[in-house]
Amino acid sequence: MRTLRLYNTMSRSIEEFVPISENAVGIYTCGPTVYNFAHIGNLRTYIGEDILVKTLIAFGYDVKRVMNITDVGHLESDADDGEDKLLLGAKRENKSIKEIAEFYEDVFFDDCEKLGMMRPTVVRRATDCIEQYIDFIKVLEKKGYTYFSGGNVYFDISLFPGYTNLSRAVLDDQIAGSREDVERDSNKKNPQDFVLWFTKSKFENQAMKWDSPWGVGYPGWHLECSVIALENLGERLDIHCGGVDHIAVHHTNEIAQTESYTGKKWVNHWWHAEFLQDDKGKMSKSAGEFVNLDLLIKKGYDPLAYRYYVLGSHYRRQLVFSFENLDQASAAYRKLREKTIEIASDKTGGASVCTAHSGDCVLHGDGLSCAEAQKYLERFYAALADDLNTANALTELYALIKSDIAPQDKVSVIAKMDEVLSLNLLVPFEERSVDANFAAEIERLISERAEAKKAKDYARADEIRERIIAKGVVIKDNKDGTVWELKK
RNA sequence: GGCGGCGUAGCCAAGUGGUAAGGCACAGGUCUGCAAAACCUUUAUUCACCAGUUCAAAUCUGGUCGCCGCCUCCA
Repeated sequence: MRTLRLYNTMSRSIEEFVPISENAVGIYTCGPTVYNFAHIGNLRTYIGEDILVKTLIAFGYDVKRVMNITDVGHLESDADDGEDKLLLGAKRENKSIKEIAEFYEDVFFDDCEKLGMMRPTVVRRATDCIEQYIDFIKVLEKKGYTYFSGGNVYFDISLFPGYTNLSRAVLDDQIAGSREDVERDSNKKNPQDFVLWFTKSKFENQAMKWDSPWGVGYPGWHLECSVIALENLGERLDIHCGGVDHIAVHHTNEIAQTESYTGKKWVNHWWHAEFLQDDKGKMSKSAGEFVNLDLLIKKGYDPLAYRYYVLGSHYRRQLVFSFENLDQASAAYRKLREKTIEIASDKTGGASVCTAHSGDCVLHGDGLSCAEAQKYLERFYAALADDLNTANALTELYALIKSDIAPQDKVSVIAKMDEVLSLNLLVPFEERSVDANFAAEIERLISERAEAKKAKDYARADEIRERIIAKGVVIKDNKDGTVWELKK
């Protein structure tokens, strides 16, 4: 079992990760709100979480990851007074809320799959757990943490010591400097108190409502994560993941209500991913225009090129997205994968054992015959063990590729690395189907060009080459002749 | 107003006390009739700026400037 060193937002420092029980790891990750496409910034966070999970698996842990799907109750717009996002989505597209939620949930997991992500062990929809929320609130009510005001059930944060432990916020200063356009809820005892159950809200067109001991209404949105985590992972949690935006409010409130409920410490490790920026600042859905995976695909990008782009930097650093940067990453990814595929198909270097390091090269761990190759894998894992430093992990991959290790050992190591990277490094690029007539035409032009070259009629040869290139074909003159393929 | 992060070559980016990884792009070379592709080589006396600590600083301390996030639904 290898040891992972991981940044913990609670302590603001890198800590050695120690699971609560032996080698089983429970991870909770805040899932998407399914009212629209996930933009690529959302997806960045999930790619980071995917690396976390796969690193733990590679290190020998048994990981159970739980994710919620928010299909109710989030407000639209910056001003906290808009409509339910799902309702808005439904109106926009003339669909029922259920249809909208299911559609975008499917799209979300489809995106995740295209980006090489592993599906969480458990996925729960928020609306499937209403009974559990009500039971949860009842317990908090019984313990005296709640109050009823203006038709809503609130959690009283003044009764929970350490409310600001995660955010390290200074509450008095927040009040003094809070923005003027943020509407105050006069029902609250403390400005940070949050709603557990709504029967009345600023807008009356909340579409989904359920009966409860406090009246017909709907749950506060922090509940789902606490309840779903408790239900599936027990009262103590190894790692809780999410975006940095959740530190100050959502996760802070989750801690307050969950620990009040259980009476014990809940999460050992808080993991937060930084935001993807564009040149104007944070990418956001509410701003209207946003880049989603579908758009990238339509523009001809390989989703895995985006994954490579994300892996090139650290999950705790803001990353600025631009198409120029993505082009760069795309070129790098393509070159990398072409190289690894070539190594995998290398017949010429295919000695059955490594000949480069004969003294050391007996069978080692992971089925490798080369001790040198093993070292590259160890350094790769060491980079990941250092707070998931994927950029340095990629550097080890490049170092391995450039080394003099025999191809079959390189391939073994690349395969192990790709179990975490998930860049399809050993999967050949999909051949685009070529029309037989088109292929015959290209072949004919190539042989015509060969003849022209043979006759030293270079003007004609170059003219034919131009015609071939104009058809979107790339030709490569090798010593065995000319090969061609469609331009990628 | 409070809390937090960042500023390293043309671009992306690693590096948190020991003398600047890696990738992309560019340039030169090999190959080629010329190219393309591929391969090889080169590319930061310097880490926003100014002081300070130290034998030694991109890394620590103080200050200045600039950019970004959170405090409000959000990954």
